[in-house]
Amino acid sequence: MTSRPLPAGFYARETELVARELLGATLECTVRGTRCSGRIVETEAYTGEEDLACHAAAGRTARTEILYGPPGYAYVYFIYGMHWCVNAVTRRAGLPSAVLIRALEPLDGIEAMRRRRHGRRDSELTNGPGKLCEALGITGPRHNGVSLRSAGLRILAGEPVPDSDVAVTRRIGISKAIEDPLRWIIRSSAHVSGGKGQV
DNA sequence: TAAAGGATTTTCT
DNA sequence: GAAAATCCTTTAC
Repeated sequence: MTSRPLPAGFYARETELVARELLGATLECTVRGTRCSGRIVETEAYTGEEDLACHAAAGRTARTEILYGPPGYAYVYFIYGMHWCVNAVTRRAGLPSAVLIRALEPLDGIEAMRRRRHGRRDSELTNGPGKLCEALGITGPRHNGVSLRSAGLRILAGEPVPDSDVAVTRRIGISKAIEDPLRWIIRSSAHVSGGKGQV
């Protein structure tokens, strides 16, 4: 299947819609000549300053600057002292929002993914936001603020995923400090991952 | 199979 | 100084 990077305009829409339509697209990362890719099967929308679970709830800081930038760029952040997570920035500059890529189905470069993931089972290569970054070699120093249409990190158009293959889940309780932390997680029902949401 | 706790560092209060 | 958009191992049932 020939596919092209999604156009910048794809990301310049409501975050929830972008999260839904990223399902089925291909995330592709090339590091030092090694290309790895996977089909996006789980995403999560972070909708702006009013979304208390979104990093932008803290306002405009050095860390969140990318979120305030134009759509179609990668926001890669470090969490829990050891994991990277990758987002696609959405809407327009000045409206800080993004879609977290939560899980992939490995497509190309599986051998490299196995090496980076230290021989874990294939089903555990990319079934989590931190895991997929490790498998594909995505890190903040390399990829934060990079255009998702660049050579190193791209998101390619894929076959649309029908509603019948998608589950929307609400996740509760990211933090005790958040009063009403409702999150929408959209995932392909064909993919069984470790998520804890309720359908 | 589920629940609990540790790892480890950046970020903001 | 505490919490964090997580992952992994250990322990319990």
